[in-house]
Amino acid sequence: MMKIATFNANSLRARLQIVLDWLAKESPDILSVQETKVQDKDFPLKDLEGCGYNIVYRGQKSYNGVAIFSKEPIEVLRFGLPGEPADEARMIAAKIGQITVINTYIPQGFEIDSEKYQYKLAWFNRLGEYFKNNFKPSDKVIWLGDLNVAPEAIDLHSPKTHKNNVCFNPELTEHFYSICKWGFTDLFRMHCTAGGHYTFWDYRAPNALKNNTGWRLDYIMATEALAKNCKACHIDITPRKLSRPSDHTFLIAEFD
DNA sequence: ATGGTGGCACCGCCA
Repeated sequence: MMKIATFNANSLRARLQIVLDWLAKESPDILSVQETKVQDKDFPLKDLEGCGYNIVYRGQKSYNGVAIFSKEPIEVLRFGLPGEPADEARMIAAKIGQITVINTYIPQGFEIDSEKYQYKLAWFNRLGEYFKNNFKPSDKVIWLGDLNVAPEAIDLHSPKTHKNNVCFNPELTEHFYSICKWGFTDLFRMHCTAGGHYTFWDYRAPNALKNNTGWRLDYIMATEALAKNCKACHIDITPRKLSRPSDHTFLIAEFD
């Protein structure tokens, strides 16, 4: 049994105890984290000593930042995407045992008519090229993280209100599916075809969790060699339920 | 309802 998880921390230092408690309770083999919001020199290594995990990370001041926790040793393949700008604090590619793990924090995009949204689309294209140029669909590859895309109407609470949103529109869905077509299966969707299951609720909206006005923006994607052995994939909302509205959810996939 | 809150670092930016 192998367990792989992903978590948008929205500041690792602010949510260190949540991560430590969750690791102790769930004991995943691998945890990928996004939005650590900490520079490498300030990464809370001291506080994570003794948690039983190898950790690799790449951050910047205030924004973005990614990390991978793993029980097995981690060999970093690269930080950031090929091309300019590398945007290093949004991606770690690593080899862990026989598995390649790509942790991404994909740009949110701000507004549909902004440069930032164009950058987001380009980011999907560059990521697709990276997969195509460096791996084969027959390899064991996991792509996971905050992908900032809700491809279908069932992936968000009110698709009519949010049509042409930077995380939900046909153009973006096409960019996402173009990468999926290369060889990735959405493990949560593989196990659950029903709507209403979300990984993010906007913490600016009051009662978002209570009203389930959420989005499915976090994913664990796997190539066939891994997807065929995935026995379960579920969302753990307990940290969000028990604590602050700005706490996110864990997404977990279990494999034979 | 076209805002809201929260995190970081600064006096605004990003989600």
